[in-house]
Amino acid sequence: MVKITDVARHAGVSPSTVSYVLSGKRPISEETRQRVEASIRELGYRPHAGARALASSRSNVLALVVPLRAGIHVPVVMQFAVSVVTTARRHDHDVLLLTQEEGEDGLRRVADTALVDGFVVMDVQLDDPRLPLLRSLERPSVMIGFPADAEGLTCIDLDFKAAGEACVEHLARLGHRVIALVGSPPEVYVRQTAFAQRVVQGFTAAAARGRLASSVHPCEATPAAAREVAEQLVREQPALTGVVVHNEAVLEPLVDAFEQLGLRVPTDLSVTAICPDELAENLRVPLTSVALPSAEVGERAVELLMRKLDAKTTPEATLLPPRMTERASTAPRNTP
Amino acid sequence: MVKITDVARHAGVSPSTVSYVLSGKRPISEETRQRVEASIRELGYRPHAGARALASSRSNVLALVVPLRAGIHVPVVMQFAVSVVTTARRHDHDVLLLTQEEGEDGLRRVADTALVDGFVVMDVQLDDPRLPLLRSLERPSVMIGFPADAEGLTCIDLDFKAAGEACVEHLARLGHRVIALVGSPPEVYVRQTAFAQRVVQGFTAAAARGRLASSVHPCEATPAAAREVAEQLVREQPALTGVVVHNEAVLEPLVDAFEQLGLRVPTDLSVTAICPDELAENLRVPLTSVALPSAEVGERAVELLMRKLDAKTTPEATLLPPRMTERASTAPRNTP
DNA sequence: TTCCATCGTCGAAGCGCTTCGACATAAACC
DNA sequence: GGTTTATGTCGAAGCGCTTCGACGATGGAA
Repeated sequence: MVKITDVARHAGVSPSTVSYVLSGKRPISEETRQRVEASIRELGYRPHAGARALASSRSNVLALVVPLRAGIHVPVVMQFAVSVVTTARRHDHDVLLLTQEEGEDGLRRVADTALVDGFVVMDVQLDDPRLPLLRSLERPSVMIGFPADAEGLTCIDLDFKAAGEACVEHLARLGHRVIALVGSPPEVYVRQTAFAQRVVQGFTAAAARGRLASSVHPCEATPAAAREVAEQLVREQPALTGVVVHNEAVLEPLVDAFEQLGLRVPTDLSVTAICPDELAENLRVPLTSVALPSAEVGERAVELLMRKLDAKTTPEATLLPPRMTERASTAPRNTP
Repeated sequence: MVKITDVARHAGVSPSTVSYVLSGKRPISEETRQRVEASIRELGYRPHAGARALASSRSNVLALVVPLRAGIHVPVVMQFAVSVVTTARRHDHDVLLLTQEEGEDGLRRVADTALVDGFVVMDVQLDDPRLPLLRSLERPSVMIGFPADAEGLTCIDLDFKAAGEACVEHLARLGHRVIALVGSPPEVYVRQTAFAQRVVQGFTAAAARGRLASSVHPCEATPAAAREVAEQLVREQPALTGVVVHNEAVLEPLVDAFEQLGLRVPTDLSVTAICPDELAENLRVPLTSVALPSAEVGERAVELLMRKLDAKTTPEATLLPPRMTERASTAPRNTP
């Protein structure tokens, strides 16, 4: 293993000079820098992560806490994780993977052992049990999602309320007067995850403002459940012409069910979704949708964390504005 | 921060004694151990990961390299990752997440900086460019999947060939004489991923042995492609009564397409799949399938890696035997 | 009883890096 | 021209832990 003293000797400088070349924390003459950098390349030197962490009390590793519960759309988690890793690398950090399962002990452990410098926590619940711990930890963290009390925490997420509103407003603009929201599985609401409720809030508020008739229907993540909801809607709300779907797993089966029940999309029924663009694009009927920007959220989350690590000022709350893309699933209300 | 000297003072012993209590590398009297452990608990001591890594040249972190390409079923990757993390924790290790994107440089970096002790590499290709590097690295690694030349590497995977055979044999046993394999997207074959080809090999070999008429059909991971394949099969192979599907994304659409084309499953057509149990169970028609045991593979992979880290002997190749579960999608051939 | 092995503990030497203060030297000021 | 100030580099002191050799105490073998 080649170490800093080897580089120093090879370049004819002291180890501290090599260190300063690497960190840029003190001015180094152009000439010396060149020489040191050449030696580093030539010897293939890589600073020992442990030694660096010990001396600098910075590990350059951050923890990503991923959820692993039912009712969470896995590809979104994965996309998110990838974007966190990619962004972290741009900032010269690596990512340690923690599962929800490890819980608070896991967080405390990696914090106390100085294994990580900070946390990115996904799937934060309204009343998340980890919040007091995260507040008390000496290491910074960024949450994806908003708990009930975000005081003193840095949170970021899509503005789900605005997303719900955007969908309703889009439908209203097209002339639809009776609309429904097909939501996430009931357990998502029970578990007090904020984002699902925010969509409902936005949906309901915008419908009220626009004087639209509206109803909300949680839906299990199975084709059968989708079919059932579709049947119920057709049966109970014959005047329905607009639907907002906030449930990745049932997009396709729901549209299929409606069509099999005689409602053509978008001729008879306009459908908008809140889901990853990738999903909306690749359905049989490409859906008009508000994007779930997992990659962007991941990137921004890491950047917020980096700011905190650099002791720069950081906004406590970041709500990403919804971005809606019109596709083939919405059309003006068909008034025969 | 409480350190080992604090614990030592508190317990009235030397730091080295505390260290030996923690590591068990030297005998310590029961009495002393008790006292030290009490002090550790009382002070809430946690050894500093960096210091430990520096002194012991073991970071107790292993790297998990995940794929992020098209044609890979994301939930499987995720399940796998979770099982790797969980198993690693049981062995007192943490997991660093690397993406394929970082490539060989990433591997070399975390190895050279001593950030990780070893690697678990997913999605190994037949002629994977990372193999020479992994062979030359001083840190052990375990691959998920089998490259063309596995000499000197530790590999583990489901025995896909046997899985293909098992599906064919199951269909043959039920009296089916004309069968087809609906495979992974073409890019999976082009990219020389071994597992997809192994399924084809097993399928073809077993069909030949059993004197079944058989054909193979790669299929894109979209409902439209599934429908196309179904139509083609119905058109070109009217005698077809058995299908093996090795493509998670098209299971449901494929079965739907067959039924819409007038083939009832399992009455007219028996379908078996190679996919995660969870998927097979939750379809409209639960599928008879060979399980893709991601959790088990992950667990075994980590355990292999741990053995290598402990310099214990390790098998080079581990092929998990296929496990088939009969569900509602297969039945004896209907001979009118 | 003597000798040797084992047990249990300690002290000290590092592991490879960062960082602080010190010290030249060169540039800038009145 | 002398005093500051900035620039560029060095040496040494740790960061918190593990590990090695040493050493007294104990116990069994001879």
